[in-house]
Formats: sequence, structure tokens, C-alpha cells
Amino acid sequence: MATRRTAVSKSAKPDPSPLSRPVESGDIVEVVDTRFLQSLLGYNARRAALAVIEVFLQRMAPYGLRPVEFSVLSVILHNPGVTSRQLCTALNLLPPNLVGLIQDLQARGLISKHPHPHDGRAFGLHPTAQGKALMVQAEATAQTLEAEQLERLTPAQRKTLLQLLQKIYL
Amino acid sequence: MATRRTAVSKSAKPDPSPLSRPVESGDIVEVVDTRFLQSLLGYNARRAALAVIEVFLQRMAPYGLRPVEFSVLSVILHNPGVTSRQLCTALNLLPPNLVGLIQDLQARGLISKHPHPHDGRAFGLHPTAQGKALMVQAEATAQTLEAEQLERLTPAQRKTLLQLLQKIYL
DNA sequence: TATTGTTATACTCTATAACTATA
DNA sequence: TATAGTTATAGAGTATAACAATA
Repeated sequence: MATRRTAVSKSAKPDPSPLSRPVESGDIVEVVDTRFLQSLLGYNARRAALAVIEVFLQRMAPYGLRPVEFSVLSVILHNPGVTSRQLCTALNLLPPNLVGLIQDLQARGLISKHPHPHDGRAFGLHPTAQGKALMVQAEATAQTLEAEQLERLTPAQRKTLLQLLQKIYL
Repeated sequence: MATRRTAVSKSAKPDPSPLSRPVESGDIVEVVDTRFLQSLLGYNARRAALAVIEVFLQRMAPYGLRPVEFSVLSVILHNPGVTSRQLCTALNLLPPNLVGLIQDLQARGLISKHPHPHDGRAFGLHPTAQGKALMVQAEATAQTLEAEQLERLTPAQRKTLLQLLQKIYL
């Protein structure tokens, strides 16, 4: 296993700056080749999502909103009267994980629960004035962030990217 | 049953102004409008990633590989001698979270640790014959899954999607 | 002094079973 | 019998601080 194969680094570009270290031993990896993973949709989608969400977390911290809370509030804002069950279906959440979230948003005065007109088991969720005001700002911040994240893409590419992603999960 | 249905719902197409929509009573939501979230990259990337990974989990269960284990093994397979630190950098993992993973893969006889040729602190990670055999199958399964997931996309669209995603996180 | 690998640990996220009250 | 909301809890995933050995 000593000096058999040269390094695996035959990545897209040839090594631009050979360091002062000899490159003959096959046991040393200089440039990690991740091309196989980069050919997989799941890997790329996950890496991209995490990169976006990392910045999202920072920008939404002033509003005290994590991604899930932002999503829930946004759906309630645009669908006043929506039920918990509908939220779970729309956002792919599990009911038990939504309970604490709803209670927290209610305790913060951002949403309110009203009896459902036709179903005694359910509640309609509505944004409060405070919740509306917060989300107007939060959604504007999200759109600003969006523009930054997609800076390197043309408008056509941005539209294409979103459409193709939706073809995967919708 | 139908007392009054001032629903907020329409098909997701005709209304060109998603924001600033005059909602009157809106106590009953028939179709949940998620168009705002669907305009955000992070939301779409995350939903797509979760959809892909859900099937990935099922297909990789026979190999006993979760996504992270698959990624780690794949990088080791294509970069024999890679160190833990390099794995962390390449896959955006934190060192403490990799320790147990490496130990587990080693205990399963899929990888082996060898002293690093030039750095006494580090170990070079190598796939065993068993690990290679497993990953040849696992990567083939991943590629089959990939073809299924991207079924609705043309070859050009597939290439475009991966390239655009990499523009986000690379 | 900085870095690699490691331990311990805490916090978040996600998943499952089971209960209640209504339909 | 089925569904909406809830409770409790377990498991996976992710995070930080701190330490020993080596550079």
C-alpha cells in the first residue's frame, strides 16, 4: 500500500499550485473529490437548502422566527381561518409537532384561535394585527434575502430553478 | 352543510396579486394558498430535498446506510486516505458528529483507519473490500433512484437543476 | 500557538403511540 | 368508525465547550 497509485485528485481542474510536498504517495488526498455526490439531486438540494436556511436564520432572528414558524405564520397570514390539519398537510408537518408551535405563536400574540364554523373539533387560525405587522416585515426581509441568494442567477434561471424544484416535490 | 362559503380559494393560477388581497370573512379555507412560500428558494429546496431523501431512506435501508453514512462512505471510496477533517470540510459536518459515524463504519468492517504518512495526529480512512463492494451496489442504487426522481425532467433540465443548485451552495 | 481527533453534553428536530372530543 | 387536536416520549440530528496529542 505504499507507493502505488497517485492521488485521486483528478478533479475538474488540474492542480494549480503544487505545494512543497511530494505528490507521489497514494495515501494522501490533497483535493477531495465529491463529484459523485454532486451528481445526486438529493445531495445538492440538501446542501443548497442548508446554505439558504443558514442565512435565513440570521435574518429572521430579529423577528424571533425560525423557518417553520415563518412558514406557519405565512400560511396563516395568506389563509386566515386555516386549520392545524390543513397546515400540516400543506407544509408536510406532523400534528404533534405543530401543537407547541401554535401555542407559542398564540402566546406571543401573533395569531388567534377561533372556533371553526362547521367543525366542532377544529379551530380556525387567524393572524392578529401584531402578527400581520410582523409578517409584512418578515416576508419583505425574506424577499430581500431571496434576491441576494439568487444574485448569481439570471431572472430566467431563478424561475427555472424554482419550477424544477417544485416538479420534484409537488 | 353549505351555509355560506366565502372561501379564499381559487385555483392557484388566476389571481396575479398574491399580496394585498382583500379577504373579507374568510373563515373557511378550502384550498390552502402557499404561493408565497413557493416563491422562496429555501422553501422549495428544503421540500425537494426532503422528498428525495424520503425515498433514499427506503432504498438504502437494505444496506443499512443513512444519507450521512452514504455520503461519508462515498467520499472515502473515491478518496482513499482522506482524513476526518477533510470529510468534515467537504460534507459540511462537525468533527464531534463524525467520530461516532467513523467508529460505527469501522466496527461494521466497511472502512479502516491507517496512520497518516505525514501527520501523527490524523488518520487516513480507507474502504475495506467489503466497504467497496457495498458502495458499488449502493451507488448504483442511488443512480437508479436518481433516474426515477428526475423522470419528469428532460436530460437538459436535469443538468440545469444540478448546476443551479450548486451555484447556491458552492 | 494552532490543529486533529475526541469526549461529554445540550439543544433542536422529527417520529410514534395513545388519548379526548367531535364528526 | 373516522378525524382534529392533543399529550407524552423516544430517537435522530445538530450544536458548543473543553481536553490530549501532535504540528
